Amino acid sequence: MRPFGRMRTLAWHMAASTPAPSTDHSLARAVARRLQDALPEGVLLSVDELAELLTAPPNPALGDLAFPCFRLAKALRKGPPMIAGELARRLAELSDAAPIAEATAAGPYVNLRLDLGAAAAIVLPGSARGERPHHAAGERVMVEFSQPNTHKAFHVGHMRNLCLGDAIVRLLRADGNQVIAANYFGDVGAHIAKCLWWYLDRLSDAERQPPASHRGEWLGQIYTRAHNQLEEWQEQAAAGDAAAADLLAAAKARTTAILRGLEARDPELVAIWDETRHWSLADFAEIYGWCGVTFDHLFYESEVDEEGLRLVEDYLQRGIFVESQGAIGIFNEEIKHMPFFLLRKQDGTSLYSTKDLALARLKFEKFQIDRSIYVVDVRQSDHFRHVFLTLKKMGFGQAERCQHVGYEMVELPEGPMSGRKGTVILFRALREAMTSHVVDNYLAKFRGEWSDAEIDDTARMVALGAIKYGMLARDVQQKIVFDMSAWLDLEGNTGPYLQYTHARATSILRKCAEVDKELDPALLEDPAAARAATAALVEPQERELVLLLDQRWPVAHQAAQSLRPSVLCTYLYNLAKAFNRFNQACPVKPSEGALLQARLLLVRATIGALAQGLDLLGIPAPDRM
RNA sequence: GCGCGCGUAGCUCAGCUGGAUAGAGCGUCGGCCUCCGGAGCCGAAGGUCGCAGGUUCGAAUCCUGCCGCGCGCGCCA
Repeated sequence: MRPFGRMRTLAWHMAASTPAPSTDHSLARAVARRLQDALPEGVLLSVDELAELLTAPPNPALGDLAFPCFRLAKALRKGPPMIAGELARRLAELSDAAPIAEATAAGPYVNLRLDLGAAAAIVLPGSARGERPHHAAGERVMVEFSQPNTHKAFHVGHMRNLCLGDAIVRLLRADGNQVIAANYFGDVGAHIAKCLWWYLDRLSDAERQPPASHRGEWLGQIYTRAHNQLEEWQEQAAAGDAAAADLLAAAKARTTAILRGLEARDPELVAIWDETRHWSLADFAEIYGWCGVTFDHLFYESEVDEEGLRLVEDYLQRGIFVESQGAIGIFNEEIKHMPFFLLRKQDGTSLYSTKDLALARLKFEKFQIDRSIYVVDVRQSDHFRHVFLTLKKMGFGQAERCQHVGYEMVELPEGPMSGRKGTVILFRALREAMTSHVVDNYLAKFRGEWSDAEIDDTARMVALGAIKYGMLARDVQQKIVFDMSAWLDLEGNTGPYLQYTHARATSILRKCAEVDKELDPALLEDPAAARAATAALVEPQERELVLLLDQRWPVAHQAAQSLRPSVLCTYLYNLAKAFNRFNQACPVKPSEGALLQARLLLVRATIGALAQGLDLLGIPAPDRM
């Protein structure tokens, strides 16, 4: 259940038997070790527990780290302020307190001032090397995301799911898990029948010719027209329009016939279905490529459809499922407000739920996963509660480790996107607007200096950064209001701000190299060399940056554990801000000697942390932009 | 009606496994390029953390009730 805790205990034992604090890359743990040395008798807290208790004081003037003593109060039967006073005293008496320079009790807290040089030597080399934490073998986990329907267009709403799912995959991998990124295409169902009805019956031969590119999108338009027409007839019929009622009835008969034809494997219909379906899949593949998202496995609804029905029949025989009003389902009384979970329609055909059972079994048995994550919008919370409960009653123990990541919707300032009102913003429109905006406003000045290919590639990276960060920075519980003009504003808390900071930092190293000021590689490998150089760091901006850099992996771990990429977004934004403050206050290139080396190391460490952090979000980090 | 979620600065949001003086972006106003890239930096103004109780040494954070908004609620996906 908590593999990470086990890993960290292990790491602690190893570190404890190897007295080399300068090679320990976590500042918090280096400090925690000193705290443990100074702790009064009778307190049983591990280095890791102590490290986790450390927080930042509200005001940097108070100290670099703060240790709250509330947790010790019960064990010691004393008030936190008294404990803080004692602890501060004992820390001052330690023969070697490094990297702690000063400990002062302030009410229930012990505020710790660190030796900046010592702290920097602990934190920076690992970050500059791009080091990743070691992990014990993690779990085998599948993350299912994206799941677009074929025959429909891919719009900005789909983007949130894609960005979230991809980031979760990356975070879980970095956290030591073996992750299978899975997609699940909706290539069967009523929407297909509606689309094919219009395509086959309502288009002239000339109109039926698909365009050379974006055929999936073209198909999506056909679907929308069909859908809207049916809705219109429905309303007119409800209002008493007999002609509309006839048209509606005829259309419904036709879509039902198409559906039945497909189920019966009518060769002609299947051929059309397969051809059109591939138009959509090709569009999706192109989008995933542009976004830098890859999948390890692709599922299709069409492959679990029949199996789902077999499962329903099987579990009906076993008495797990029941018949109700001619349909089949299961009563999950745990969900009081809607206990019945429908699994097979009266007409004997399958539903979304039917297929989810078969899909889950496939995941469990063929892919042998320990844990299963579904990234699907929050409206389907009840559905997944039912799915997981049902799987458990079917005897799948893995149901305990199934998890729905429900995220809120992407809406427009005017309200939800509506295909009917024609207010859907296609992903391609966003991508193109963003890309040309980036070129026109920021990259045009490099025309001639940079190759056209580099400009195009950079524009893609920045546009992608803006879109992905916009989708990820907001908590999953919050709705995203998509306003194109606001999204095109790339200043402030945005993806391009992070990318820009990375590019600026990289540029500093480039400019320094031009005047033969380069980082001595020994600083990355030799703790003593690093320590000698970092002693030159004294500025508050340098201090802030070092302290923040120490947080990179704990934050990534927290984001992974809570399946919330937004946590990492917030951290990276604060890191970038700290770097820009440093950059404003502390010139690197004009520096000399130890200070130059220490600042080069600090810049390299920031580049490492930003590049890795952005990578965990699936955002590229250009070297210049 | 029942269920889930949201409500923090003019707007959009962090902070929510309880802890020190509630933070940021945008917008407004005012500053900063002799210096490594102004997609940047600094400053100012701006808040009864929806309301009312409760738990606690301590509540934006936990509990209860209410108000407002959104979403979901058997034969769609």
